[in-house]
Amino acid sequence: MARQQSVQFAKSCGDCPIRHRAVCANCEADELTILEGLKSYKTFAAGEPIIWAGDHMHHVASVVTGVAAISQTMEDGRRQMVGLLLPSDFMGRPGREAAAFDITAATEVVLCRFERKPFEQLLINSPTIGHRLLQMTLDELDAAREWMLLLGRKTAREKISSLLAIIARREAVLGQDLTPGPMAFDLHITREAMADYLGLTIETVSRQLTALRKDGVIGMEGKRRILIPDFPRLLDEAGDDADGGLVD
Amino acid sequence: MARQQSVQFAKSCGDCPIRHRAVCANCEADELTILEGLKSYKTFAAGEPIIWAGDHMHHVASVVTGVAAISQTMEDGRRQMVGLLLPSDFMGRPGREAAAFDITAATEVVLCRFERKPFEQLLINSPTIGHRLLQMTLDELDAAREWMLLLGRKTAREKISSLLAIIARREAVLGQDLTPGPMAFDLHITREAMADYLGLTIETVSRQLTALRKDGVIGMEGKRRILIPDFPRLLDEAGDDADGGLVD
DNA sequence: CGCCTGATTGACGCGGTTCAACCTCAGTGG
DNA sequence: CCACTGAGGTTGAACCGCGTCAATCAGGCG
Repeated sequence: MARQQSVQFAKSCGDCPIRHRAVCANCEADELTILEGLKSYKTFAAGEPIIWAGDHMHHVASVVTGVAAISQTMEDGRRQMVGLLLPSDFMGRPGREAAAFDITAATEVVLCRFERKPFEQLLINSPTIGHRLLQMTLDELDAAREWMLLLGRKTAREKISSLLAIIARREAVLGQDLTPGPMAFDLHITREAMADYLGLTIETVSRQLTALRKDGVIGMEGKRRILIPDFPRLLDEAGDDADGGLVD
Repeated sequence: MARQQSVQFAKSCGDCPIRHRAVCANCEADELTILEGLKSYKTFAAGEPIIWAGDHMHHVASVVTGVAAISQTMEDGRRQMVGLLLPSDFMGRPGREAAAFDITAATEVVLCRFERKPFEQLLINSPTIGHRLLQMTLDELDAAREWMLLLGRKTAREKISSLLAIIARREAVLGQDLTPGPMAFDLHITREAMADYLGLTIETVSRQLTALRKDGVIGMEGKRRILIPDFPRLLDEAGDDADGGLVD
């Protein structure tokens, strides 16, 4: 099984799979050398907590592989996922001691970590990294605001459709060869994670999935594999402007 | 009417009311001089659109006085506010041509605008501004994520309480002298704006406000002025951890 | 005065939560 | 080999919070 791969990454930044998209993307050789000295890799198993809200943060990090979930929990247990960290995404906040949110590994996750203090110093001295981090943060802010529309105004059916559309689009972009038939992908997250993400209960998620299946919007093979015979139809169900964005 | 006040601000940055909190907060005299040359003030009337999603952005800007709302609208008219811009908040996105969201003046708004291109250049040359902007963007991202919990998981009553708590805290910090009696402030936004912000209808906003009033959580003078006799009580109603955050 | 916009209040219905039973399937151990 | 177990998922029934529709009110303005 594809396990001990984490050690594979403990090499030079030049070989790094997220080299051109992470916070270090625009760094020159000299800056890269400094980062190289600061970094250390760490692997988390699926389901393992990476940090809790309020914890002291010794590191900031980039996600190298895997998916991590940022979430918040209320005292009575209500939980809301507020962000998804994919490979190349940055985790942690320069200038802040304590973590603001919980972060959990959704799949196995490999992090490229930097000690926070030296990294902050680097941020002051080297505008390259700061500039890249600003761009990434602005992108995340836009994504968060898109999600606010979904949480505040969309119906359960639209929420599910939106999520499926987003995943489908991402999978399609993610270097899959274009299968000639209908789009298809595996949901690698549980119903519970979907519910936490969408601000719904697992029962509603389940019901809406079967409803979409009965209406022919999606197909399902087993409980995890989703088929999408008509992507524009799905976008329509999601309540988004049918701009597509996949092909043009 | 209190119109032509905008000219009042066309002075040196040293006198600016948001001098120490805006994007220019940490600037030295030399940088300030450059900004001084780039800036121009513009006033928008309450209700007036500042920019539409998709519009070309010629400027970035700081809010000097007033409140502006960032929002998104679906085809069928459902609307969700995704951000509130108060004095000192920054508007616009360096490195992007088109606006991603609608921005509307909720009250009369005075902007301190900078042409985008020169500002971007300044951002590259002067790390001070970039660093400050990164801090502010990270703050906004945190706020957006807090808001996602509200939109996805909180009840109508909790939503209203949360909004009132946030406004109260913000007003209290905003240089008001600490009135000895109960906290009090004016809601400078309409019920509709509150509803758009909270993902509710105006009817529900209205009902929950009267409910909170009848339960003694808040007091009201007229339709706009809110009294808060017991702030921790309000925080409790908001479902937040009662950490306060106002005083320490 | 009439008109209009913003706000309040009531009656009603629906969508999504809650509570609960049941199903499916992979592990595990006898 | 099969019974047992527990986690993830589906389905049903009842409830209720909030949206919808509609009537009414308050205040500002021509």
